[in-house]
Amino acid sequence: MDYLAGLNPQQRAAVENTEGPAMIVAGAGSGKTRVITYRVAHLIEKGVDAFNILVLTFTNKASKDMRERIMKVVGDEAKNIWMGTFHSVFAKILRVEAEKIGYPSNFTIYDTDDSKSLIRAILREMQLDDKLYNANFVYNRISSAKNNLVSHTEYLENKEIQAEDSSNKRPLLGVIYETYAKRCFKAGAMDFDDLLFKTNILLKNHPDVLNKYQQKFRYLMVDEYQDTNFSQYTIVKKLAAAYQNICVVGDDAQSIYAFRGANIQNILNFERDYPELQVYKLEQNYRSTQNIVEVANSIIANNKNQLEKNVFSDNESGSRIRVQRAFTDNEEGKIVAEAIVQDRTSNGLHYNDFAILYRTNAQSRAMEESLRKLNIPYKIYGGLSFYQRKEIKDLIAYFRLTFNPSDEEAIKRVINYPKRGLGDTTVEKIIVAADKYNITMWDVICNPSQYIEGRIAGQLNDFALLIQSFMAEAKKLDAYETALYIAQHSGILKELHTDDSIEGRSRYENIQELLNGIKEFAEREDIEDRSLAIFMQDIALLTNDDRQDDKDKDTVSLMTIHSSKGLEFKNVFIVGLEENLFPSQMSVNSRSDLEEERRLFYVAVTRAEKKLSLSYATSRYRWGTLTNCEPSRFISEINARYLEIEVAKPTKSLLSEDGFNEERRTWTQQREFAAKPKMSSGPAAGSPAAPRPKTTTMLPKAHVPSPGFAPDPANAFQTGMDVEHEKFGFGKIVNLEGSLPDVKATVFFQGLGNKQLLLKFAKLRIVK
DNA sequence: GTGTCCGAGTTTTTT
DNA sequence: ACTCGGACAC
Repeated sequence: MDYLAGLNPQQRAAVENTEGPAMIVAGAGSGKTRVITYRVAHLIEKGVDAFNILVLTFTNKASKDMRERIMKVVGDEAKNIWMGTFHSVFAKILRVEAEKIGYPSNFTIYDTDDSKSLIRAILREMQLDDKLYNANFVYNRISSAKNNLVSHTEYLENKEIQAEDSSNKRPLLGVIYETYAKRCFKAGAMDFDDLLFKTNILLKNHPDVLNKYQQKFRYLMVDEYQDTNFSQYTIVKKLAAAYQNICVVGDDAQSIYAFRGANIQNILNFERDYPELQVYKLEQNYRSTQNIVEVANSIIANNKNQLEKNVFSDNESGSRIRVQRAFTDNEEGKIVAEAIVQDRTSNGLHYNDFAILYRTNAQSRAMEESLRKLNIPYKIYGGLSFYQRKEIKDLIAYFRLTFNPSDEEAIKRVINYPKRGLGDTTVEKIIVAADKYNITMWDVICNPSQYIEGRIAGQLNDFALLIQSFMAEAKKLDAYETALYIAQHSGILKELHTDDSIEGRSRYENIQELLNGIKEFAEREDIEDRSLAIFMQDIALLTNDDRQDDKDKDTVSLMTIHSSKGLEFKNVFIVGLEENLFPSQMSVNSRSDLEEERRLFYVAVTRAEKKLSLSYATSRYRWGTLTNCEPSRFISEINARYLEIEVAKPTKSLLSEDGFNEERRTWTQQREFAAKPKMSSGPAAGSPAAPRPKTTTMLPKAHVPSPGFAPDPANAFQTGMDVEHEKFGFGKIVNLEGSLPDVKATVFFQGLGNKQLLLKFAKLRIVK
């Protein structure tokens, strides 16, 4: 049991005490994952059957990582542990027990797009104002009802809810919820929230089933417990009721998913649920320098509601936190990219020691551009998953239909793709007929002449025959052969093949990739049932989890802060620290939302091991237009003695040969510096990061042309080029009109706005 | 039924 | 800037 040797006393106690309820409050970087893995390993070493252990996580990645780490201690026995995300574990159980709650075991899992599309259809059918009843809003409302275990019946019967909806002028939400739930049921489909909601129903209405799983899962562990919602909380509580061997691990300071129903009270109140609870606090941070840990502590101290703990580090104190200011989002990218090049060479680091974290995915673009310019290899995590691409979803919809022809969303998706003359009107008719006779859309399609008049019956018949042929082939062929058959005979492959554009080709390649993936699956020896139906089952739950291919690649990581949770990097850049971006605009009006943003910032800061850099821009493109930004309040919340502002350093810019960027940056920094000479220490009020009047940066400036300024000829310009004007300074060509030699250019100049210039007269130079 | 144009909403995060 | 859905014309 040498794995116990490397643990500190608290960690060791948490690992060794395996019986009864336990809560591990694990500060950031305190070896939480280590403790969980060793605890599970310890259980197995002690003789607990791996089949009796259930470990619940929030992401596929977390469970995969954990299983691998446990495998290293106990070997292949780790494969028998039930371990996965809440959604995947209970989807698995629901498939086994489906008929008990009236579902087919091959039920479809609707992803968010499917759900919203169905809601949209219902809103249309009910002829509701889609502004008042916005599909997103309705979806969130239904989602939060489910996550709080409020069924549509309870929703409609609950006076308070009804009163609230009425006063919000949306009295029909309950009816929509009911219709939505019934339509999902009829389609043999569950949405994400149903996977937990229906599990609750199952466990509540079927004591025998509950008992079975209580006996099966004698030891439960829940990672990231602070992120559980009520629905998840109830499942865990029920399953643990018999043996009470429940161990939850979490950090209230890292709760960042309240927006999707996570309830921080679950961890704060855990003590009340289990009076005999053992609490282990892991407070020593092994990951980061003292400076970083103290900064993190000073941030989170601004929040009111939290468990008491004192995270500390025995590591070196480390360098101070660098705060950098840029003029634009692009310049911010440039600063970060240059810093990476410099840090890498001067400190002998690898690219994968670096991460760039941002609040929103949209921010990745500016970063990417700068990294590409300096030939820095990078990888973006998150964003649109492979399985969310249109072409993939189209093909998968055919698969879905093959195994579950009731799947309404799948029908709507492919009935007229590729085009086969079955448009909106026909779909409308099918839905009306299905509703009238209380049958599924598929039933109508199979007997079109019985329900729908007109010539369209013939085409519908063809479509039905097509899908039926898929069903027949699926019975005979293996997963790959079935998939290929469907791709070919549905017409999708042909449709994409004829599209010769770059995007078209890439779509074709994506289909190939999916087919290859299925082929690999069909050849796996470790699974018994390798049918396409099995491959399909949890596809909606997959995200971009192709990380292991790239593990050995040396690249800078770009991701949202949310997806960075649980990861660590030597050198972290947190970008876009601006009001209304981080904290997000949606959060600034309520204390609890703002506290969640602050916890998010805490998570971001604690990803860093050695070095942390913060940056913000004073203007950035948002929704296509340039907007002014103020530095985030979060910067001024940090005690300024930990901070270090980058002042004018006349180093040569790696990006500009002409020195323009350098020059401009120096200019403002000198101004700033002159105005506030002593800014590297002192209280927060004097912090250089404190918001300052916008006018400081927006003063119109008399432009001095770059050294050697020479105008370029009128025929040299193109839209999008960065240019320098003799008087107006630097700008970007937003439009060109007219023909030579009378080409008129619209140029956007920083601080001046758009100017119309006749190129044959204007003294304009292209900035390379 | 299909194609095109226009306007709205989007950029908070994920299973 | 971008995408998506709806309205309208053919």
